[in-house]
Amino acid sequence: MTDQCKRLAGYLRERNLRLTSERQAIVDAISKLGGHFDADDVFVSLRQKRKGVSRASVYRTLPLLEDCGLVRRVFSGDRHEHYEYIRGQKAHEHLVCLGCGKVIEFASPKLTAIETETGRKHGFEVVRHRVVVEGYCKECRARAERG
Amino acid sequence: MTDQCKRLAGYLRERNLRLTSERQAIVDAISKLGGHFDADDVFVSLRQKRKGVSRASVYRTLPLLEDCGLVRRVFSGDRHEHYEYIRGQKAHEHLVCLGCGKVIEFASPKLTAIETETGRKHGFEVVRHRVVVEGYCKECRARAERG
DNA sequence: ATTAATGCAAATATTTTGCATGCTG
DNA sequence: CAGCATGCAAAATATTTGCATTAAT
Repeated sequence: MTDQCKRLAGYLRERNLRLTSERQAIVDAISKLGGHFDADDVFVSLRQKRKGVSRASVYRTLPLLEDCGLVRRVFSGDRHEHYEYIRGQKAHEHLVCLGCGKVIEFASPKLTAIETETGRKHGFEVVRHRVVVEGYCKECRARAERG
Repeated sequence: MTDQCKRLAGYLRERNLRLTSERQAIVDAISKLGGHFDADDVFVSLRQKRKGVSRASVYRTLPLLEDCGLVRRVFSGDRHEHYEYIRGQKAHEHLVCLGCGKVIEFASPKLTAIETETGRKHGFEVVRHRVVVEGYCKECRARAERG
């Protein structure tokens, strides 16, 4: 069993929930999808396997994975939810180009520190944060200037 | 004409778009709604007036208002878009309680500086940023501990 | 055995779009 | 008076839910 599935298994056991083959398949699919994905990406990538998983189960599972820290929800600049797989990497945020949609990740130790501190100041126990910086990338600005 | 409508008017004129009574009504409604709202709030608040505005027009107008800086999209973790009216106040971010949904705003001059600088580093012209810090508020944590 | 989880399909919810008509500039 | 914007209703998109059935513990 992969490490990710073990993590999910532990989470489920604590809550008397069940580690089904579907949930494991979803975790595996997500770890293969890598970076960013949405519910439909997961559904599609599983559909081609011998045993697909229904959309309903994908939607029902993602919140569990978020809860146990295997994925996190990222920017909703779009009209639907996006997630990203967490490989235990450092916290990072997203720079999104309003022109071409390109996404650049950047590390942000300072940001994290400020947010945690701010949370504490207001009596919050901070669980996570989401940051999106929107703007125009070099290429798009150049294109705009050329007309 | 209100200041907000003037702002919209200028934006529209530059682009050869038209300042309709519907667009003005939407701006006025939003400035009355104040803080946070979604498309439906705008639609409902206008429906009770002599001259309502269709949902389609509300949806078509909100992006314009975002573009000209009268509102900004905030994320709420919810499944639909939320906006907030901008009264020319300083940039501020949101602390959202995962337990009760409460939203607390906090100012963040340092955050803003870091983000602008980061954008520049990557060749981005930063237009705006959105930050949500999620966690559990004092009350919700107390409630959880009591059982 | 118990009861959580699944698949399916229908239901919701939200936003977008085509088209005929109205109104702004 | 050209053509952008509107309202309407239908379509598209995204997600949730009821229920009978399957399967994990």
